[in-house]
Amino acid sequence: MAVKSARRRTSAHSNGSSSAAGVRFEPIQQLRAHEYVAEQIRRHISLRLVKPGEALPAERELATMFAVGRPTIQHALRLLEASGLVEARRGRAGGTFISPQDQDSLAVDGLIVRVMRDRKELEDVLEYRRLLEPAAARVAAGTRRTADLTAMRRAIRGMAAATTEPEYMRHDTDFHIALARATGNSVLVRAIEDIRMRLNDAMILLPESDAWHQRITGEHEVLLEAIENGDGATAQRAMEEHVSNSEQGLRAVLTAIRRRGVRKS
Amino acid sequence: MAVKSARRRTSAHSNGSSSAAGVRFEPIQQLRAHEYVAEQIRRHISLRLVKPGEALPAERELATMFAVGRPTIQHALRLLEASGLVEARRGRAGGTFISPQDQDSLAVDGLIVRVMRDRKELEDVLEYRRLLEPAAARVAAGTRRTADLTAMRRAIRGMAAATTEPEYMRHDTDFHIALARATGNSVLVRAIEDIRMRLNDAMILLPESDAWHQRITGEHEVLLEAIENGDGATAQRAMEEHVSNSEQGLRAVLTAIRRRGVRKS
DNA sequence: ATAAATGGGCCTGTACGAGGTCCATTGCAA
DNA sequence: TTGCAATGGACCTCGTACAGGCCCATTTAT
Repeated sequence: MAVKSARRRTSAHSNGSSSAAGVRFEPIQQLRAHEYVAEQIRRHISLRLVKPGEALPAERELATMFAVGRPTIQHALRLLEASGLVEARRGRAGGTFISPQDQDSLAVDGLIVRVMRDRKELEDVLEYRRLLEPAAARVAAGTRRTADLTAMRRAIRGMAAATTEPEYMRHDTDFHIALARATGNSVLVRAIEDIRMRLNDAMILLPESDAWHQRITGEHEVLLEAIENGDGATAQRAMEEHVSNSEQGLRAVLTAIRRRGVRKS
Repeated sequence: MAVKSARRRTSAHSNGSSSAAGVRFEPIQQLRAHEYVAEQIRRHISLRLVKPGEALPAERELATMFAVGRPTIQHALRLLEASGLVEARRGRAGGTFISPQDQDSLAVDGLIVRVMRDRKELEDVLEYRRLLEPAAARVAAGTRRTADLTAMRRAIRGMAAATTEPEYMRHDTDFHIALARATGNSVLVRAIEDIRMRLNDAMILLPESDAWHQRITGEHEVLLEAIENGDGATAQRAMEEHVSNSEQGLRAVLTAIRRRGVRKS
């Protein structure tokens, strides 16, 4: 009874400081296995590493990948299902499918609210990105391996072949993550993944435009070429340009939203 | 067994490659409660937040602070006792006392093991820092407010007045965080806080040296001046220099460790 | 001496989660 | 059509970790 809740809450010290040293320790806070699993999967979904409509690996397989029991996976999936993120289908061709992302107008208004609420943080992330990603591109030019170039090329091809906006975004993200991986620096990879995640909401609001897409794809190609050539300086400059452009796009979205306010559908 | 959930250390790579989607997940790994507690206490001892000869809070008190049961605390303390880090004394004035002697060979040996285990991550963090902090310094030069300058100045004074190594380190950290705050960018602040935390273990291993301290303090002063003058380029260069220097120190520690290996005392 | 505070054990109930089994469902192949 | 295979869904059981008691042994202050 109440054992569990006591375990998770980060509550109340009520320190008496009776002991010799003024030593302070924080209550430990353990994520349960299914919470951790749910968090990981949620992250993959929000990064579009699994497309809406696609299925996650089978439960038994996930259990193996995470090295946990199947009930744990099921519990995690039930959490995601409750949030409407995934749907389970049984049968031979069954699986746990990513829900078609609430791309509909209803959800977009929710997005706008969220983006506006996090406006300051978004600005901060953009600045952080402006500082970090060009530098990472420079590093990548010196450390990339063939597999990295392949992954980046595949992402570019994916963007060119993309027919839907989320699909395009997913490959865009893939490109940046592949670039990050090319640095061989896992801390950078996590940082850039994090940036993409936080930018995700706002990027969905970007207007679709073939001209825009072609521009971005072109910039990616320049980046890829510089990195392939091991030309760090060019790669850095190209990334500065690229980041600056997409930042302008996002900023335009922000001011547009601001001007018109949040409308009900 | 003993798998619960992971909070630390998600090492990024290692493929699984199996299911329909190219989705990859990493096995989760969970610290047991007593391991976590032991780690925390060990850290406090390493940081000299409890000095040798002093006693830790009573077991029952620790149990309250960590929000765990007493057996867990006892288990953790038994681990530390086995490492010779602490000694337990019973009786009215009893307690768990920090072993007086060579913290430099016991606690530090534990540290060395940890630092070596996380060597790759440490290298990655250093690179990340090299990319990020100079850029942050440049930004700070353009955004700093008087309060930020005051905080940085106070940190420098604290370093000059520090009599113990951990105290010095604490003010060093304070300086970098104050600088990060001066950017007005909360994402940058979190990132730099994170860097300091991850570098902490390794920094403890830096040899104490007045010359070293004076050099660092001097570099901080140059940084402060450039930022006060709003001279971003100089601030960036100064930070590059500063980061590069401390990186050299850390690298020297790493190679020194590597050469001599981990010795028993 | 007595009392108080400490670490050292021990016992018990409980929650979590691994691993297995047995379904119900569904689509693919024979 | 008729299996059959692969899936999610539900359960059961066992082992482990751990909280929260309790009592004991030890030491010192009163």
